[in-house]
Amino acid sequence: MERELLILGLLKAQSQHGYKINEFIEKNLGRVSNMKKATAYAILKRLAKEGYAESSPGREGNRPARFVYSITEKGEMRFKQLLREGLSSADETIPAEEISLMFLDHLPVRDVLACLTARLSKIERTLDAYRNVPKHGNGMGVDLAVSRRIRMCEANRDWLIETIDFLKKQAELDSN
Amino acid sequence: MERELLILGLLKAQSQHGYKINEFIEKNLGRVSNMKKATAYAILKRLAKEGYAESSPGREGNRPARFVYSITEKGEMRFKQLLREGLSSADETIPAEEISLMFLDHLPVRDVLACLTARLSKIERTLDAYRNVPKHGNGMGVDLAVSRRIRMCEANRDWLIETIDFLKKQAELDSN
DNA sequence: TATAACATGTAACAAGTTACATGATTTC
DNA sequence: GAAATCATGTAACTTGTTACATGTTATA
Repeated sequence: MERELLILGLLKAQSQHGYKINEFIEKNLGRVSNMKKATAYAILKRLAKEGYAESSPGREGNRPARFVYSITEKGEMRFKQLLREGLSSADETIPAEEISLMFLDHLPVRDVLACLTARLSKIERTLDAYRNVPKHGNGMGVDLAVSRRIRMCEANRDWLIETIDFLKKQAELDSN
Repeated sequence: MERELLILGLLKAQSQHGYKINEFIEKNLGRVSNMKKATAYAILKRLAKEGYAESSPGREGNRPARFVYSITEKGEMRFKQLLREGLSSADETIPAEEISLMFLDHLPVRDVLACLTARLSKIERTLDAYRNVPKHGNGMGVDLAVSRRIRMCEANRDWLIETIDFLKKQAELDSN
């Protein structure tokens, strides 16, 4: 449902057609959502069908222009409901990476260390990317979201560094 | 693919039939995987079809007993490959909760605080549950996974506490 | 003999992705 | 007039869930 929330939120800010929404997501929310174009179009259609949005064959400048969607009263309600649910929820699903951790004994320590080091550099890169996201300003929501993302990445990184260290020591002990 | 890794890992530890695997997941991995029974059966079948496991209509004690699956040579390879991939990967997908954060300006601060407080108590409960997971001992993999889970939960919680605080102060300023 | 536990599945659905189809308008 | 960009979709596929169907053996 978070894709629906995202699109409703974008419509709330401004009536738009699918292409613009996709463009915005791709250019500005690339690291927030990986929603695909076809998905956005499908959701817009569904929102219209369920009365959360209205589509009108509108005109935009002198471009061809197709279906411009606007959020409805009912859609605003839906938006707030989804928002409340999202803010209250604490995702309990375990990330895929954790499953592999459970089995790490089945690989030679040397290999494990190589893998985890690769993981570490990916995290550092991601972290850098988040740190370079410019302050958003208009409303603190986006900035808060980014600050959370950074915090989680840091925790991820710190744990990894400690674990790599631990495994290295373990390996040294084993070789004696 | 992490469900496949999980099942291969369980088969590697011991040849089993689907029911047992499902039982084990439900009883011991409830907070690690929410894989459903039908899914496990389907994956077992697929593993057999692709040569990663062999099924034999085996007997277990004096129970009816159906298809006992064993991991094959090829399956061991697959397992290690998936494991390496999993250990090297750093999941970049943004959790649903983050999306809602982006739009938090659209709700009265009072409501936001109520929602986030609800979220906080859910996290505290989850954290407690993880802390009460007994040390596993046999191989450090599981323990490491749990320690990571705890660390991530703590980061999540700490950020939330700070943010709730920040929003409260914000609300006070606004009301002056 | 009813019911709980054992054991395996199928059919329908849901959400999303991929790859492709289509066509109009700008711009070179 | 070719290519880039604007604009919207469809069809097939993937992964997983839900709800149901089926049958056996142990147990109360």
